[in-house]
Amino acid sequence: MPETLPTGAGTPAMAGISAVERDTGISKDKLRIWERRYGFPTPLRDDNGERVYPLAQVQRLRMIKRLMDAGHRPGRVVVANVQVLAALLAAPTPSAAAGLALPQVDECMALLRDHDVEGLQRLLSQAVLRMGLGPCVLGLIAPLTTQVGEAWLHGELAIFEEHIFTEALQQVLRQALQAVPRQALAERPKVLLSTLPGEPHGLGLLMVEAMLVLEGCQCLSLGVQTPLDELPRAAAAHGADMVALSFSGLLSPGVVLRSLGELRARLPAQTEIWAGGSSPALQRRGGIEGVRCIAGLATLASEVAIWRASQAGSAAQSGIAIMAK
Amino acid sequence: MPETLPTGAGTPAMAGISAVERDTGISKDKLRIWERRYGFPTPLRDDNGERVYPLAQVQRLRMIKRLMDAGHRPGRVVVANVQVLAALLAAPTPSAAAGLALPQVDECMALLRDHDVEGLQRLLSQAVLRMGLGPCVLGLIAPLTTQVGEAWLHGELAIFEEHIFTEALQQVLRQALQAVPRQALAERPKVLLSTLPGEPHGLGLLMVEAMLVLEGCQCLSLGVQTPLDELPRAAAAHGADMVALSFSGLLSPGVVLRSLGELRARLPAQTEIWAGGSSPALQRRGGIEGVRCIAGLATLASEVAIWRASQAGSAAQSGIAIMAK
DNA sequence: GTCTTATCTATGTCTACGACAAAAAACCGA
DNA sequence: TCGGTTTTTTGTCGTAGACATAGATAAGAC
Repeated sequence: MPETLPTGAGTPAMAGISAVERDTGISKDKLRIWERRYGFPTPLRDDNGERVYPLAQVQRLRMIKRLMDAGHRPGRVVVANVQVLAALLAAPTPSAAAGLALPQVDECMALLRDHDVEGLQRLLSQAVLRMGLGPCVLGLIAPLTTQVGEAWLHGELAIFEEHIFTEALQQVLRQALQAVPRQALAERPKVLLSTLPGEPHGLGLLMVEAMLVLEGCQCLSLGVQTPLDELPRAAAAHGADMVALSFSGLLSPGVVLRSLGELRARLPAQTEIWAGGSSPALQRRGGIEGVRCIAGLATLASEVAIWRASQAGSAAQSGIAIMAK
Repeated sequence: MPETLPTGAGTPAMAGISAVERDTGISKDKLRIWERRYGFPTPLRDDNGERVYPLAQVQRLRMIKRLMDAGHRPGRVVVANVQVLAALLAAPTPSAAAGLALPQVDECMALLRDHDVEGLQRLLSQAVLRMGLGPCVLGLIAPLTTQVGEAWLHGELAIFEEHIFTEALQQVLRQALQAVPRQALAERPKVLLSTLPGEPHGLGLLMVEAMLVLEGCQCLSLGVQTPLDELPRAAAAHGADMVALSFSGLLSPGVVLRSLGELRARLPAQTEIWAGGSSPALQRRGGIEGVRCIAGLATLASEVAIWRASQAGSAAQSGIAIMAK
């Protein structure tokens, strides 16, 4: 089971199915079934009869993966040749047209492309200080993150450049977050933040944390990919009023809905579930039973206000005296 | 293909094979082959003939996974019953005996167990300031991280508690890192930091970064799980002198060796590869061809010195005049 | 006694393809 | 234009055998 076959000198020209799965994010099952159904990929075979993928096919698979993440269907893109794929990737993203971005967004993109990490961090830090954390997250950081994601989708940005961006932004956000004065220690709601297993994207979490902390919420982030059955235990241990989850669209909608349903079943009824992010699963009409889908970062403040109002009401009902005004 | 079957009220009592894979980290293939070879697990079947695992078996599988991560072999632990597994898990870890830990380590563990996140962060921050970053990493943070890992192994710490620890420590380390004055901007070596795909543990990376920055190195962290073929590109783009990788033992030794070999083949010869961490793959006698295995955080300083000395030599050879003394 | 090498068993991954359920698209009547 | 039904698409799960590699044991050399 040779992962890759070094061709004597330089870089390996072929890759085994495991390596392809690792590099493209397409499961072995899918690679095999596409081969059977669509006639692509067409790997060679090594001495053991195992699949060996030429590098060109791996690159084509990577393009296919990107297009599928962007919403294209396998039947169309798997059979398409490289020219068609390139054309599709170059096509503008609908959301890219929307919104006249701040000039700083483009400035950050330029710095990122030039590999000027220090400059990028400095610019972001300055923006936080100048605009204030909330407006900066809403007006600069969130659009910038979206644009980075799209640039990656179009192949304009390498994965490592996206990683560098993530690191830089994380550094800036964490620093800003720490600088926010925590006024009342006991202020509600207490929010548990995380993502579900399979969702490695943590920037959304930090942005949400920033917005919530600005509203005076107590936040506790579990980081990324907390197992489903740990969330109820964590919520109980810390007396959380809600569990906030971020979804990037990497998880398939089916998994998202199932997981949220399962979590809802395991969590006590008075603990709310807030779900946000770009996953199409959240935009389902009618919403999701027992889950509050947050439309965007900007709506977080009002959602918190709504929650507080409802708590004041139910607390009064349950006999606890609270001066609502 | 129902992931889990809610039993009307409360928590689901059964889980599908996908959910078990997600919750235990044991691949579907392994679950099936263990069933055939060892007679465990023994899932029921739903209407479609698909495996449905009782919760008790999932818990037992989790114990098995922990023991296997600790080095036990499947043939022994898969057939063992719950009592035996519990006894094995309770058994002391060899490395736990070694070393008289600082009292602060136990103090931190106590805070973590009490869910006092703020206290933990405060204690860690104070330790950094009092001891200095380097000694604090070597004397407190690294041992503490090890101990947290062991406590998790023994089931004394829930996963979410480990996540909270990771977040808290990350916050402290990043803050400390930012506070280190960067003297000479152009000081060599320039180090690219990351982990390989499948290695989600990023704390080691931060500790390494701390030690290297203290030595005056330029560090650029790509975060966790950078695809293999991105590293050469990133190294070229940033003119890195070395790529430093951290391994936690989660990746199987075979994968580690293969990946390092592949990376070595793709990277120019003058770019060094430094590998560190607790993975057994790195302790192989004879070392790994073209990879420098770092024995521990404490040795990083001298390794950097060695590199600088060698560079001074080779630079002199290549005609660049450098005053070595 | 310790180190190295060979053999053997234990273990995981690969192969193939059929079956079927869930999701998405297409269609259709209101 | 909407909601519901049908059809197509697509992914996952099932089976079981083959085989390569890792780790353990045994045999040999120093």
